[in-house]
Amino acid sequence: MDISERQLEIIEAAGRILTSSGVSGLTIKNLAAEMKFSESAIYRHFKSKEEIIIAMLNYLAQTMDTRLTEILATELSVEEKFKELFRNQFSFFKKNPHFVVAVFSDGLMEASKAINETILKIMEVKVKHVHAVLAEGQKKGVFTKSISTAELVHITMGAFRLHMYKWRVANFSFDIKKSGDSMIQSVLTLIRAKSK
Amino acid sequence: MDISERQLEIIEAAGRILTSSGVSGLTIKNLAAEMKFSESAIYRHFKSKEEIIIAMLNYLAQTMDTRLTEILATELSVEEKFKELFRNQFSFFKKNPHFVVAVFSDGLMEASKAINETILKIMEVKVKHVHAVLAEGQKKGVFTKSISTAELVHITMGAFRLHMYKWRVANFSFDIKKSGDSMIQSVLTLIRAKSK
DNA sequence: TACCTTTGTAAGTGAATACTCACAAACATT
DNA sequence: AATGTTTGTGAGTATTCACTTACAAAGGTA
Repeated sequence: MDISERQLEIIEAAGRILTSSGVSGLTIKNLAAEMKFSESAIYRHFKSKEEIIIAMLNYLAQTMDTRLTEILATELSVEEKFKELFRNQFSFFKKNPHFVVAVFSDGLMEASKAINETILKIMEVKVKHVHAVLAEGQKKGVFTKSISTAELVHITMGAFRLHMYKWRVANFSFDIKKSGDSMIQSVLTLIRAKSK
Repeated sequence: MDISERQLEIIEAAGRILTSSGVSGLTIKNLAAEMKFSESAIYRHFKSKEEIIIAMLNYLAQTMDTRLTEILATELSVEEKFKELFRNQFSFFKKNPHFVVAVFSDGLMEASKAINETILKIMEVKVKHVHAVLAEGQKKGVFTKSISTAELVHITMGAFRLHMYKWRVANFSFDIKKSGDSMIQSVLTLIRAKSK
C-alpha cells in the first residue's frame, strides 16, 4: 500500500486539477500535461485512472483517521474536543480543497464501485469520531439527551457537509476556518443540554 | 416555456434513466432507446441535451414552489407547517426519485453553467420557504432564538440533504417518508424553544 | 391531386476518452 | 565494459459521446 515519490507527485497533480477543474477535468491527458509528461508515462506509475483516485482517497482516509484519533485522546473538555474535531477538518480542507471536490461529489461515486466504497469509508471514519464525542457528551450531561446520539450525529454531519458544499459552490472564496467555526458554534449552542 | 406532449415523455424517460443509471447513464443513446426512438429523433424535440436537463429542472422548480407556497398559506400551526414542508418533499421525491439524483448530484452541476444555476435556483426555492416558517416560529416563541434564523435554516437543510443523500446511496431502498418524518421530528425537538 | 409541415430514420462526423505497445534513453548493478 | 531495470515517448487503438445531414413517410390543407 506504499506509494512512491512519483506516485505522490501524480496524486498531488490530480488534486490541483480537481480543485481547478472539477471531476470532469480530471482526465489522463490533463494529468499528463500537469505533470509535463506524456500520457503513457502516467501508466508507468498507476495501472488505471481508478487506481489513482483510490490511492488519493486512501491517503485522505488514513491521515484523517490519525488526526482525529489524536484529538479524541487529549484531555480537552467534551465541548472543546467537539469543536476541535471540526476545526481540524476545516484547516485540512483549506490546505487541500481538492478533497472537498473528491469526497463531496458524486461524479466520482458513479465512476466505479471501488471508488464509491472508498468515499463511504471516509465518511464512516469521520462519523465514528463524531459519534464518540457526542455519546461522551451526552453521558456527561453536556449535550442534550432529548434525541438519540445517532440523530445528533446526523444533524451535525448534515450541517458540516452542507457548509462544505456551500464553500465549494462559492469556489472556495470565503474563509472556511472562520465561517466553519461560527457554524459549529451554533450547532453547539443547539445541542447543549438544557439547563434545569 | 411550454412543453409538448412528446417533450414531456422524453423528460420522463430521462427521469427513469437517472433513477436507474445515474447521471453518467443519461446519454442520448440511452434516452433514444428508452423512447424506442432513433437518436436523431430526440433532436426533433430538443436542440441539445442541456435543454432536456434544464426543462426537467425547471419543471421541478415550478411545481415545488407551488406546492410549498400552498402549505405556508394554510392555517396550520407553525410546527405543523414545518413538518408539512418536509413531508411534502419526501412524498414528492418518493414518487420521483430521479430528481434526487438530479438535484443532489454534481455530475450535472459541472456539466454547464446554465444547469448549475438552475439547480441552485431549486435550492433557493426550498430555503425561502423554510426560512419563512422558521422566522415565524422564532417570532412566536415556538423555536429557539439562541441562534439566528439563517443558522437554523442551515442546520435544518443540512439534515434534510444528508438524509436524501443517504437514501440515494442506499439505492432508494428504505421508506423515505417514514424515516424522513422521524428525522424531521428529531430536528424539531432540537430547535424547539427551551421551556422557561 | 398537389403541396407543405411534422416527425421519424440511417448513416455518418469529429472530438474526446482510457488505455496499449514497440521502442529508446538513462541509470544501476555486476 | 556489459547487462538489466526503470522510466520515459510517439503513434496508435477501440470506444463513446453529442450532434448533423440527407432523405422518406405520414398527415393535414390548398
